Amino acid sequence: MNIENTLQLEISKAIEEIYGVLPNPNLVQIQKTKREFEGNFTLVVFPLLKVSKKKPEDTAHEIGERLVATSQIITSFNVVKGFLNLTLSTDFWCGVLNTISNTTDFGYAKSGSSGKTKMVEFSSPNTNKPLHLGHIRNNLLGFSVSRILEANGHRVIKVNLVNDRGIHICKSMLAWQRFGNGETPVSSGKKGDHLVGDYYVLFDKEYKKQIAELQDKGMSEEEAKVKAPIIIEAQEMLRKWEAKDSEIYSLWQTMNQWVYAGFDVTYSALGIEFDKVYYESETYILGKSIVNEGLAKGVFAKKTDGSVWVDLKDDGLDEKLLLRSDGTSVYMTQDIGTAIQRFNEYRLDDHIYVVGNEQEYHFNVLKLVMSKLGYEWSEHLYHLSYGMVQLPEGKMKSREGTVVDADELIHEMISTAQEMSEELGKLNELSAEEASKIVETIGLGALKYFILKVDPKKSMTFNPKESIDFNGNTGPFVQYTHARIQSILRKASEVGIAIPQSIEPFNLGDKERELVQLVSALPGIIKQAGEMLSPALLANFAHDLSKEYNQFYHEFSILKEEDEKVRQARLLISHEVANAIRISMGLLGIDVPNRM
RNA sequence: GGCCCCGUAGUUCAAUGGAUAGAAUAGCGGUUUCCUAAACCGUAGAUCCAAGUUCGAUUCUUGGCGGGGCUACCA
Repeated sequence: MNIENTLQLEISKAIEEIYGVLPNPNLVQIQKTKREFEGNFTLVVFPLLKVSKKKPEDTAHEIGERLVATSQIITSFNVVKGFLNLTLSTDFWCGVLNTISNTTDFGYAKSGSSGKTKMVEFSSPNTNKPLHLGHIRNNLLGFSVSRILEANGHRVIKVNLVNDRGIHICKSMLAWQRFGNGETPVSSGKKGDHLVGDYYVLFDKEYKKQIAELQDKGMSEEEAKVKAPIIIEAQEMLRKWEAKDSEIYSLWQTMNQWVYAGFDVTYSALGIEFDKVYYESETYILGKSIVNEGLAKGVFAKKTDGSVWVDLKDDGLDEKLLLRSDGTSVYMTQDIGTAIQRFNEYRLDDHIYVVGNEQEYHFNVLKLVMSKLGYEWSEHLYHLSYGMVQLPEGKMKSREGTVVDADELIHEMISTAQEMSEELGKLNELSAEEASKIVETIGLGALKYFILKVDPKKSMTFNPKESIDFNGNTGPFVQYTHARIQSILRKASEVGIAIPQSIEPFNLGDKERELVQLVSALPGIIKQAGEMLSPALLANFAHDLSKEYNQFYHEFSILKEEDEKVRQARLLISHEVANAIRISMGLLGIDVPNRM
């Protein structure tokens, strides 16, 4: 059941009857009627003037009159300029409400019904430092998009490709060897990823110091950066690692384990999980054989020093390195290899990479290379390119310590939720366990909503000084609306009023109809969010619906309504609004409490 | 320099080419003998500039101006 489609058909039919031409469907533009006009849906008639060959107002009137005469569901219309506003019967809206109420998993496509398998790669952290706000955006987006795709009937595989090797990890390892005195997460009480991150910062400090010293001795900055003893040592360590030197290898394993334990805590706090975790140390070899394939096909070219390149100048890009002159692989080599492996192994229909927009170039190249190699699925590689999270002063930089740490932020959000709840006296009747669960839900809800309500492709600003709001267009606002409805439903059952499964047709009020109409739009929103890979649409939906419900709540009584028919309808509407809130927030990875 | 993205109230965000550009927050003024005031109501406030396409442009095109990113034998 899709109301817009039904209307589209009826309108097209009416137009054919009046003007003798069946209009192209994209000329029949239906939208929700704006608040200030009377009606439920609006037909924009301008595009139809070619067919009617009449003035906008006349066309609108003709179509409106025909619709009212022939349609079962359209009861009246009005015309404002070129806009035909249609009002649907309250019986129809009651029917919509009943259908929603009796649909299991309302809004969801049947699980697996699309027959498509989509892989979503996200998170992809480095193991040399803890997660920060940028990672939070990545994780929340990846997780939410995965859920949305599942709700659209796709099979989704969530994967994390951990960058567990490379010079940056060696930097942390080296600093730990030199300055660590055997410190461990247990001995220091620090979370493993933070411990390792601290040594990464230490390395950088020492590195900078050595550069400065060399410059004092008259060396240029460029040269000093290359010749500082500590960086040379780090590079030596990487060579040893690649040669599987046992001491280095086991240190690497130990420190990575610390980091993973730390990441697990953060992921679990965010409510995020993966179906599969890949490690670069295991995948970085992949793709090398493809290079030979590309050379044979003449897609790639070898330079005299032995390095392999692909020339993309004809495609508006540059030359890109695929294999170093010493035969070792680079980032691109690996992504080529893993893509092929994954498409083969899982028979993917789509592969979505949730990666910041700073890597747009990389993914353009990847797609082009795959296409040149003749993989027809190259069109099905998507880069969900999201904007950076910026601070008021600009970009976050780990090495300079200007990052907003993920764990700290999560902790802060929860403790703010705690303070506010106490201040408002919300937790008085609850057990400590219940209270802490609710406080956590609210704190995380505020954080997740704050991030996800913004269009992914836009960069966003986070001001640490102005803490994330709990009032207004926020997660807690939506959560509160849900809790409020649950409270009513609880009270109803306490006094023995059952929530009806369906209602008898009656004359719905404007606010009631509006709520039904909003809820009925949810399946379409889920579909659109899936197509656009945009959780923000669901956040907006949840907010609009909550706003509308709160107005309704203030204006009308529900339990105290004396007309039983009306009371039943309002209860059912409330129930379905709560349900729609729970579903839309759930797709954002946000829980909604039953009381707060 | 080249390429890509972005510019909307003081601030943070909305608006498949459609009506009088929506919210939130901050500001000002209100609402609690009544189902949760983390709520509700009122008030004031914005499309960077200039051309073009269109019945109609925040949206599309071009040119400016401003911000960010990429342009590594790093990942």
